Amino acid sequence: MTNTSKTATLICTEIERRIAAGAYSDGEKLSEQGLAAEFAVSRTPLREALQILQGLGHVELIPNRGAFVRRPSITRLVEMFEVMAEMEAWCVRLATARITPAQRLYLRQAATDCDKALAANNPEAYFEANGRLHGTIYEASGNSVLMEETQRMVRRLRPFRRSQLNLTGRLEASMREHDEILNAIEENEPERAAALMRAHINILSQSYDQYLAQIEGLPGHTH
Amino acid sequence: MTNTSKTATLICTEIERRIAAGAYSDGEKLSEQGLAAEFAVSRTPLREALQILQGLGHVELIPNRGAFVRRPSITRLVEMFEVMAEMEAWCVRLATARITPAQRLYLRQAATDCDKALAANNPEAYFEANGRLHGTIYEASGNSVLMEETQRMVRRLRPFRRSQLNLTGRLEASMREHDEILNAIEENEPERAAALMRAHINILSQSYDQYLAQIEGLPGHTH
DNA sequence: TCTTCGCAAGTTGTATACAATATCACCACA
DNA sequence: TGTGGTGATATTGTATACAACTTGCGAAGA
Repeated sequence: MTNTSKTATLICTEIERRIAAGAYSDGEKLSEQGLAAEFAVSRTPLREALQILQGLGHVELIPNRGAFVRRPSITRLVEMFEVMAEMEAWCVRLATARITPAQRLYLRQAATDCDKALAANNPEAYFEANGRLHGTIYEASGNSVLMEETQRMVRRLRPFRRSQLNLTGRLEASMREHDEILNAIEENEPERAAALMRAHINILSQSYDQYLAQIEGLPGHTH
Repeated sequence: MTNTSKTATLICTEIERRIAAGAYSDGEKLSEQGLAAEFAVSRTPLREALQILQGLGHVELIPNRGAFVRRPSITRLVEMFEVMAEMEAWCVRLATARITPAQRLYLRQAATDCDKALAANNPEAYFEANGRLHGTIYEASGNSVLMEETQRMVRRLRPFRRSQLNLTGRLEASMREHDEILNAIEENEPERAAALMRAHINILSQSYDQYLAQIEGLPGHTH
């Protein structure tokens, strides 16, 4: 994904944004010609973007028929969060046993940066540091395949995550959870770390309730 | 993947086969022009195949540079099996609680078909029935996202699975394991079912030792 | 001799033209 | 009235032409 051509990535992100925003109804057909004209590119890079979107599960490509949006239902989004929570829990369970001293430092640094960003009321910096913290845990799991799959899951959910979700309330609680997870890692308690992480992600998913309800109410949504 | 154009899928499968067979060394560059000529197609469908391969993690596409094969090391293949084993275990744990009577019947039917195929010494039929059995478990997990991700993992490992691995010895043991897993499901013991499944996949992975050693010995492999 | 700049060849990225396939309206016919 | 077939139209799939970029060689200069 990070290695894909610039144009296709941009188009892909924009279509993702639209799907998450509810601009398309579930099952709606995406016209190659129409989108190509809209983005002022030829069909070649547009088709590339559609293939990426298929890989992320956001559209379905049917041969000789075209691309059809797959807008996730509430059920499906919950399932995605469920899978991600379990993968993150698994990462941290392994990481607790395998983490290196250097990675321990990275983790604490990332946690500190989260803290600073929160104090500075800088959501962008917070999400960067938050991503770094979680990413370090994936890496510390010592299983690169698990790491990549977890990152892929994060990537899939990205368009559905609200960047501005209640900055004061939830983020502070989230930070305390980070600290507890890091403590569990340092105290070498893999099961506790995993349970805390699972709860951390699941609580996170609940913050999307409002959004989920909104998406469900949009027209054309069937499941 | 199943929804991709015929041509690209064929090319993709052939390149996968070659990577698994060790025809390319790790990091080797794949020439679009060369491969297009070889498969007697234009660069357009060939690039589509390369994008699919990137999605499966078998090549890395670097913008303006080209496609580079990512032949998995022993370590990486073990990691892939580890992830798959855990996902399958997770599926069966959920399936034990959620399976429907109809799915129970499908499972037993698939197990019977495995049995028949083994008796008839028909490996192709065995692998079909085996896939059906595992697929039904994914589906019975009740989490479609988990199901899709697990299937994707199976798909990724496919080119590295030997279709003919000792037909008499291992397959019979594999079948007994199937029966034990199905029993655990019907006796409503999710943890036992999960443990059995994890062992089932991990033992399976050990059958590839010979192959893994072979791949590792090939030239150009670095990690 | 080593470094750096610039040009040329080759490769990838994109646009466009053409071929193959699906869609849909219309008509013949029971 | 309903059903099945047929052709026009539109859309997708593929080939090809062109643009943009990378790479590697070689010359100029320190």
